[in-house]
Amino acid sequence: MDTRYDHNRSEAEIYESWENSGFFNPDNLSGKPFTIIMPPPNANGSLHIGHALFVTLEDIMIRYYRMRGRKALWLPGADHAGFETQVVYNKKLEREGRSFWDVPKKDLYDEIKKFTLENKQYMESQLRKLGSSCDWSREKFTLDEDIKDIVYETFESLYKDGLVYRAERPVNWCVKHQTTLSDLEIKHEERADKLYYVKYSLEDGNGFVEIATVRPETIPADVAVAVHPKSRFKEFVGKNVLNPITGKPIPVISDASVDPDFGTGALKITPYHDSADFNIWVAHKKEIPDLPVSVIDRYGKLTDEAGKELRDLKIKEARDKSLELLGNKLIKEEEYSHEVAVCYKCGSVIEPRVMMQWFVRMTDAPAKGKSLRDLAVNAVKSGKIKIIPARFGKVLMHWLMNLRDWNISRQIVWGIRIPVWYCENDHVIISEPVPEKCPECNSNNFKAEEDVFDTWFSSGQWPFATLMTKRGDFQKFYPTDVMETGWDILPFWVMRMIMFGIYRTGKVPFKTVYLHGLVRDKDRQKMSKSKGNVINPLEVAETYGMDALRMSLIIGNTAGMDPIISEDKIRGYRNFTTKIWNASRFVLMDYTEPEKKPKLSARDRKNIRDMEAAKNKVSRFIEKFDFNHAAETAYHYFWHTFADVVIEESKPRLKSDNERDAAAARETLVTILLGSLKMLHPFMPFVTETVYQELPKKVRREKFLMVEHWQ
RNA sequence: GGACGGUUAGCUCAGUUGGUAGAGCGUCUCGUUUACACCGAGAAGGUCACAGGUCCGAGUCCUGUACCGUCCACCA
Repeated sequence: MDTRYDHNRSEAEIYESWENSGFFNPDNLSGKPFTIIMPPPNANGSLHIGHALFVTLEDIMIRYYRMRGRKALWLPGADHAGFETQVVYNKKLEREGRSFWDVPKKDLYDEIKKFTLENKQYMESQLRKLGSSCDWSREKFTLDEDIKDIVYETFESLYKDGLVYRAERPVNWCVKHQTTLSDLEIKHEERADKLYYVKYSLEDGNGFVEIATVRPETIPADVAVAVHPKSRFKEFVGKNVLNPITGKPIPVISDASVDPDFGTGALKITPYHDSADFNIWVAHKKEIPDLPVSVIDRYGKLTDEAGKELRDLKIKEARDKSLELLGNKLIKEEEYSHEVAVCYKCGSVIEPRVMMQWFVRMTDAPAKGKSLRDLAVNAVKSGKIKIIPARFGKVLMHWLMNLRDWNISRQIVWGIRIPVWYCENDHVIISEPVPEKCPECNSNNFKAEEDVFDTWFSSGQWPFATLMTKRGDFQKFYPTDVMETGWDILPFWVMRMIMFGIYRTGKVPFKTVYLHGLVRDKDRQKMSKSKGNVINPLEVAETYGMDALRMSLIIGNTAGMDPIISEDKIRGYRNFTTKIWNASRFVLMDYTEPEKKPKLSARDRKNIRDMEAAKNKVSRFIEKFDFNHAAETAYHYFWHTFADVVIEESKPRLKSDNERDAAAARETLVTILLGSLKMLHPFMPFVTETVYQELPKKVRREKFLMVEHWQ
């Protein structure tokens, strides 16, 4: 054995031999299946420390259960990550001095595809470096044709069941990215604005209603004024007031959702630029003669409907101009701090717009069966899905109870096109590619739906979609055992996988959800490129070894907690790697295979039992998803029992003239070493496998430690 | 405005049915022996945020308070 362990050389070699062995593929294993579907990383950049964390957690489980004699499947994948990737690519073009909007759509798609596939390949090489013992032969990409076909089927089935519908409704529009976003993709930020108090005079000249607004530029789109039934303006209900900018009469209506204590207790109703207003408008359509109009276009500019004074102005300019137009109808303005919806990516203010979009119905089931929400609620409540840590079960419930219908249409190029065609008579045909003729009117003149799916609509189907693409896999591996992912995507992904999984297959997609946290630096800061505190997992692994990095991500971390990681910590586990190497080297230094099995002393037998006890403890911890204590137990046993005590005590015996006793000592050491390597292998696969390959053939039962039997 | 989490040794964190406080790193002292100084032996260091309560007994359960953090939210 070399005096020093060269992790850089060893890791690459070992991984290659594992991969070539075929044991990553469960078809070459026997036993009861154990399945994890890997959360497919976004193929739009390189892997960060968070990926290293999830890979380590999942690899620990897979390696452990593989050694326990299970048919272990870890199915890897990559996500095209529609909007996310488009944003990344947009920035890349900006850096290159090109404009995203000048590239023709078709070319853009091809460019992003090329970019994504390159990244995907790079990412796969990084996953290998991390030690992922996943089955590459089953790797899936979210844009694979067979995956897309399953996504289309789900969409069609949802449509037939009335769980997907198309409607003109208020949606979140990002002016910068030129697309709608789901409610989950917007954040709320505190902004300092002004609250303007505006006088809406009664048509009959007898008084006025005072209204507070932050958006005077939308006044031309007002269709009514709403007051609380008990407000001081209640006597005006049924009368008309004059729009203070256009002069048009609009009715005063009464609605209980107006807060009598906020502002003036009266609200202007601008249905196309505020979703609350839209709901009030829907409820009071009969009392409101005017149809709503849009006065702000997709670029955030005022439209013709806003009148010639405001037309073509940007929102901010239009705001100033509208104040000018209000003249003495502007009573006062006050400083006002409030929460504004912004795009989670670029931070620009989300413009509520009313658009024709596709929605998934979440909370009721018009046709048959249970709502998507209820499917998920029942699975969680009944315990068919266990969530670790348990408190996230409550968080998930909270999400489920507050669901609204989900807008799945995106006006971006990078994604799976919604497989819908509209014939000239406006019939909807779900098909891909284009149908021959409309089944309802036989027309063969179609207009394609141009929007693509929200990425989460397709990735929400990942567990069953991936397994349905290979014959026999679904029956064998579904439901999967564990879904291991970050708590930050609980509502985006986990919740939807549960709903779609049960909807499509009648079974939960996974039995346990294990949620990890966000990796932070030693000052508890989120890692980001702009803060310069990013730890590149591949770089630190080159310095300290992947085993050290893996240990530092696991130890001192519990489910759902944000792990803290620093270079000091990684260095500490590098020292442990060295310790494993040197202790092993010592044990194997003078090891000679005994001609007959030496008789072990009572003390020897006890030492071996202690090792077995530690190994059993590791098993129990892993099975309880307590990886922290599992790793700590193995670490502590190896260093402070095996190395510090057992090896030290053996030294005089090894030196002594009593050859029988020396042989017993050697035998004990090598037995304990093998057991120790096993219990450390899930956590530190590289160094343990490297040492295993140095063990004498008679001691080894298998070609690889990876497939040694745990016991 | 709601919800959730945290507060334990200088630092980062464990503490699984309530039973006299644990680990790693750091600090200090000593030590070079058949692996390893990326080492060994040993030591110091905590009124478990605060205030009540339940209990024979509370870091652990209950109530409240403070501070820190996170998430959600159509009060214009």
